[in-house]
Formats: sequence, structure tokens, C-alpha cells
Amino acid sequence: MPTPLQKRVYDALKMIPRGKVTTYGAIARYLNTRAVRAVATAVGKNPDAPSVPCHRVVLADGRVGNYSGSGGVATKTELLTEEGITVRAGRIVAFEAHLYTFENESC
DNA sequence: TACATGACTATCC
DNA sequence: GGGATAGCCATGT
Repeated sequence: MPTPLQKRVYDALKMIPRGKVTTYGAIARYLNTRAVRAVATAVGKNPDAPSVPCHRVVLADGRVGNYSGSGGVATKTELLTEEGITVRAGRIVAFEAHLYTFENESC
């Protein structure tokens, strides 16, 4: 069974529009918590990979970060590229342009 | 119950 | 600009 935090993280991930990405910090802030480490861990569990767009979660620096799945970061990068996001050298081009901070959903 | 770990972030040098 | 260190909270053993 997923932990309460995981449930919130997955709910947040599902609301990310296609072609957009978010950061662990943004998710933590949306959940009103500072546990970015716990959020990262929750995303890492990823019990429903196809159901949860976990590949849209990147680092606060604009880098792709990590990924647990087939191909690892390579697959994650490919998925982002398929959504119209350009990734170069493990870093997202126009990162802030694709960044989704839940600002429209926070209250 | 207590300790160690983690798909991170921010600060300091 | 780049690397290293500290801080952070939840989860698992």
C-alpha cells in the first residue's frame, strides 16, 4: 500500500499537463511540506509507472535527474523529448518555459 | 524505538 | 562556474 505522501505525490504528478515538467521542490511546496527527499523517494517507488507521469519530474537545476525504469535516464529523456521538451546533455532546454509549479493549483 | 538511507535543495568555498 | 557540505523529512530495517 502506498504511503499518504506517495498518494499526494502521485496526485500532483497526474495533474501535470503534457509538455510540462516539474521539480521535486515544486511538488513538496504544493504539498505544503519541506520533505523534498521524501517526495523524491515516493516518486522513486513509482508503483504505477504508466499511470503516473513520473518522467516529468526533474531537478531544480533544470537537469533531468534520475529515473528508475527501462533504460533509466535515457528513457526519461526520450519521453520528455516526445512531449516536445528538448533535452541536451542531460539538461532541459528552456527549462523555465516548460516548468510547472502548480501555481495555478495552489489554492 | 532508533539508525541509516534517499530519483533532492540550498549554501559556502 | 564548479565541487563539496549541511539540511531536510518520510520510509524501511
